[in-house]
Amino acid sequence: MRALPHPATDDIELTEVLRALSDPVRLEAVARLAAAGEMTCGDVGRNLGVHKSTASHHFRALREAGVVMTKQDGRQKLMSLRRDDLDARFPGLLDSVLSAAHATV
Amino acid sequence: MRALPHPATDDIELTEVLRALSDPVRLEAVARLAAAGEMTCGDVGRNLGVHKSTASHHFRALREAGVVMTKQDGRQKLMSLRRDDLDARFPGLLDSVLSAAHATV
DNA sequence: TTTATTGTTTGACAACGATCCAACAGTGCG
DNA sequence: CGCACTGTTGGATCGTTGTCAAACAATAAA
Repeated sequence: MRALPHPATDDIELTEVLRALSDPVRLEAVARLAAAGEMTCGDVGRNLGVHKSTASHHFRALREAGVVMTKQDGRQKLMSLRRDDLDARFPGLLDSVLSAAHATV
Repeated sequence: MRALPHPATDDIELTEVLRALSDPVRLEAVARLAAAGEMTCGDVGRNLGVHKSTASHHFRALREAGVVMTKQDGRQKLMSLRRDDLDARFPGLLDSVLSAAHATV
């Protein structure tokens, strides 16, 4: 149950968040997370049609940017959106991105 | 007075907008554009401390993503934000990004 | 027409990123 | 303990990106 490095709320950088969300695979993953609440890494790999190592890489990018939280749960890991932290740091940003993502699908 | 390629409003892609805004130089340029209304390419180069060819490159990225409009004005070019187009396509997105950019400065 | 100004293009270079595969590591189950 | 499952890490590859410098193009002014 090693502690994974999540940036503190105040350390979340806007450009890194935008960058993390600017990849289609990651944006889709975030949209699904927003709808589903929590997902495993493998779920994303299967649903988005990428190799599990690619999914792992994307989740690291999202985690390091401060977009998602990772919680160990038995032998798998559950990813969840850091909604409150993002809302606190950048009010309205996540919502507008998510609704924009819905609009384009 | 050659017509520069600007994507139609409906063709603006969310991931490309986010990607365009995820570079610190471009985000700063957009924030200044939002405040100043219009700027020349050279203004940005001088204000942001990058070579003019770099500024030109960044403006192309912003233009191709649909974030800015370029208008020829004599021997210089005026860049302006496509606020209305962006608001129409992704409501609230630009505002939340801009206020987030202000918050972090 | 010559000169000065303003951007663009091209080349070069270093850094990064997305992807897959293969090997590894941690965890729970029998 | 050994096996199955889940995710991470490292290597390899291929493309993209940010940057500058230098050459070029377009335009206005003298």
